[in-house]
Amino acid sequence: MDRFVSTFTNKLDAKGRVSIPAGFREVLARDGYTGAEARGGIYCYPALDNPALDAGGESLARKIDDLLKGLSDYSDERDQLSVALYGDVHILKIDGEGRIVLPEELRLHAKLESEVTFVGLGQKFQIWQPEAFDRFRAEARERARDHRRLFHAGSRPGGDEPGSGP
Amino acid sequence: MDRFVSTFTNKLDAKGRVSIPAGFREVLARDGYTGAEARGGIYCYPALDNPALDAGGESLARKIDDLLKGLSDYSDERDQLSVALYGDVHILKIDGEGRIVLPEELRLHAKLESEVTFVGLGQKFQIWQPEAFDRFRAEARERARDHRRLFHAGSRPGGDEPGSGP
DNA sequence: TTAATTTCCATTGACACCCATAAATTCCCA
DNA sequence: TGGGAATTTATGGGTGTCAATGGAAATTAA
Repeated sequence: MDRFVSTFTNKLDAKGRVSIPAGFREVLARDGYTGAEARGGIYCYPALDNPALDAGGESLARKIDDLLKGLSDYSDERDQLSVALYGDVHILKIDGEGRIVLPEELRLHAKLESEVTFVGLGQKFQIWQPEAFDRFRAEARERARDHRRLFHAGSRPGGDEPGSGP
Repeated sequence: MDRFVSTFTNKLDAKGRVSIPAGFREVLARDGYTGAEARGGIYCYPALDNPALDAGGESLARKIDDLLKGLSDYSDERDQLSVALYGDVHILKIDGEGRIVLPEELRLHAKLESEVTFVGLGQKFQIWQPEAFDRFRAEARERARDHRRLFHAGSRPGGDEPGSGP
């Protein structure tokens, strides 16, 4: 496996710890390389548009670097963007049992309580409060359905095929 | 870790001392490097555009040099920039407990009182008065949102994957 | 001496690390 | 192919260590 897929829901204990799904750990070990999750740790920060957290390994960090490379040094604009991109990042270390500790700032942003769901998005993954994610997913499906309808409209006047689409 | 990331808020005591976040010290040790944080010290100077302090290790100093090299010798612009960038630089030594002393000139520029927040910007970090930083960060997030919209506009009509981020 | 640093020590509280348990999955061999 | 044995995951809890902080002692400056 080389990308984050599927969703898993795990418990958040009293210390703010939560197990990272085993499959995700594998991807991280490969990505953040140095053979292990030991080195860099996980990059995790509040998602800009949702009550969720974005997370990933080294490749995600490099992506942020690339974004900033385009801006001239010592510009106010660069400082601002750096604050938004780097300033909110937390480096989460994975303990011996494959868990991370979610700092309060991150827990608050995503309104995390006793359970959290991990959502694989390919190159990165997200962490949601379970019910919030259910709502988000339902909404996303709605939109995907509408989308498909638009695509098929005109080609097949009779409507949709039975079952489901892409 | 090889870049300054995240934000931390520490106390400034009566003697003007403040602990540098452990993670930042690691980066400095690696960067500055002469093996340890002992020799070079930290480069710290008032930020040009904000009531904050810019700080970093050897690589930051070299970056300033490179910037000045680009300008022709004996130009007025070079002199002015040299003064602006070098003139207010303080070299701060890290004591046995990982703390620095912030000189009055720097404290005044950033209006620092009992607490200061360290914010990582990749190759350097900044020191802010906490409330001032909160305001700056809110602004920075706004801008980042706009920025991202510009990047993604046109690339994928349907929008991004769920969530957000770089 | 007095004032202002810098170095040293002491406390505390968070967190990284260790061990233990239970459930689930994979493996293996009859 | 089925049933158990051996791993692996997920989770809970205890504990030692280190970072952050406050203050005293020692050094230097004025």
